[in-house]
Amino acid sequence: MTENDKLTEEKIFEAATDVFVDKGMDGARMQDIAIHAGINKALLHYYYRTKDQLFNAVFEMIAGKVLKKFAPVFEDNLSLEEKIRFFFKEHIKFLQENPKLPAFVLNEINRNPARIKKLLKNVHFETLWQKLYEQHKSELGKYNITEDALPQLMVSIAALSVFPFAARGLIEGILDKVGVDFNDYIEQRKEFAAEFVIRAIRK
Amino acid sequence: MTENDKLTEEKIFEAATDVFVDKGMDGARMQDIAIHAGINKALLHYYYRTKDQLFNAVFEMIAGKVLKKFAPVFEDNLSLEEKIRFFFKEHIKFLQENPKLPAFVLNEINRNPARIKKLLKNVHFETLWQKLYEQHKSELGKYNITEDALPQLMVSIAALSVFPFAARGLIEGILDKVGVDFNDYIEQRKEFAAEFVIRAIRK
DNA sequence: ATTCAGTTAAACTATATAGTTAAACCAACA
DNA sequence: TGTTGGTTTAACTATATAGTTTAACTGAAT
Repeated sequence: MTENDKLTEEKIFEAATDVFVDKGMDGARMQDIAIHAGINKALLHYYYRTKDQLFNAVFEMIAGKVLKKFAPVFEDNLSLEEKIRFFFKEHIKFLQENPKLPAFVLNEINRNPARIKKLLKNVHFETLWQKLYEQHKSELGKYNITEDALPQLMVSIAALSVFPFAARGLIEGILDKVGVDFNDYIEQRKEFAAEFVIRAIRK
Repeated sequence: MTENDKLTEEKIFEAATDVFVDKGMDGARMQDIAIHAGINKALLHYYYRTKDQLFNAVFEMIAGKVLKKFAPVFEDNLSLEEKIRFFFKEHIKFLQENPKLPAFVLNEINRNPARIKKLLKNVHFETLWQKLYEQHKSELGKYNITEDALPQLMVSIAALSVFPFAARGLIEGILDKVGVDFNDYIEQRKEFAAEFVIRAIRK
């Protein structure tokens, strides 16, 4: 029973994830989620009393997953250039497997910016920043980055990786017209983005 | 009467623009639009029979406006480096004045990718691409771009400009925690992004 | 065998919303 | 002065949706 129980809860959670990611909070329907989970509405409400509750559970899981993917950047194991190459390779790979997450997360955050505060509460950026700066202090002389410009650099790196997925509808539309396949384009991007950034910061 | 007529239609259109951009198609309410326009629902439906009609009118106007802002890139008046500097300065300035447009446009396109096809139908990217390549053919030797990599470069440039606005909720949340003001950050970005790209493509 | 939790089906409530309608109002204008 | 079209008010219809309720069913545990 308890196992069955968990199975159902998981089924619901997965179905809800699919539907919310696809349609957004406003566009998603509880009935639709129930059908996707292979159950009925009554049981859905039996597990998650309200749509808000269910959405919050899903959103926190996904946003957490997405944000965690930036963690390796702050680990101290690689040189700056290696780190950049590693990041784009792994991060874009993650997005290839989960192409709809960026648009979903960004949209829901913009729709309700208060959500993000809860998620960032336990992240100490000052410390991370500092850590990153210390790690590469000796290398930084080689590069064209001041500590001051770190936020610009970080956002730029994120942008190069995430934007093609966040703007997928548009980009796919354009690539179609010039006969380029989106997946091929993304595959290429892993290396292009890495080299692009490395060139940009080199003195 | 006809003038008054136009005034009302404009009022409606502006109110609808505000509300749709803010809440998205799914989140917007006709009642809310009517109130914003200073009229009532009956009159709103008198001018635009359905929500879909009104939304399409608004969306096409905005998406057109947003896409048109990329046009200067294809004009033949500046060197490549000058163009890049000009683009970021002007494009980010436009986004400062219309900070919510990127998130709105990208989200609605992702929610309904068919929309974009209509907008791109009359744009001949092959020609534009070719044109751009011809314009800077003689310069290109200096830079690290093959014709093949142009789509990567263009998307990267767009990403660096647009992403901070598309992901504003998140980025503002992070910047807050490290004591940086979003507007200051954006102001800085005009130059940072331009130099970043120019360095990235230089041999 | 009884109990109990998970589950279903189906009807139900309550509410929000898109869109309609009809009657009246009013300013221009012919 | 009477007509007309933009406008309001307010009530209305129709529908979609979140969430509830109730009765019945099922399979496992005690």
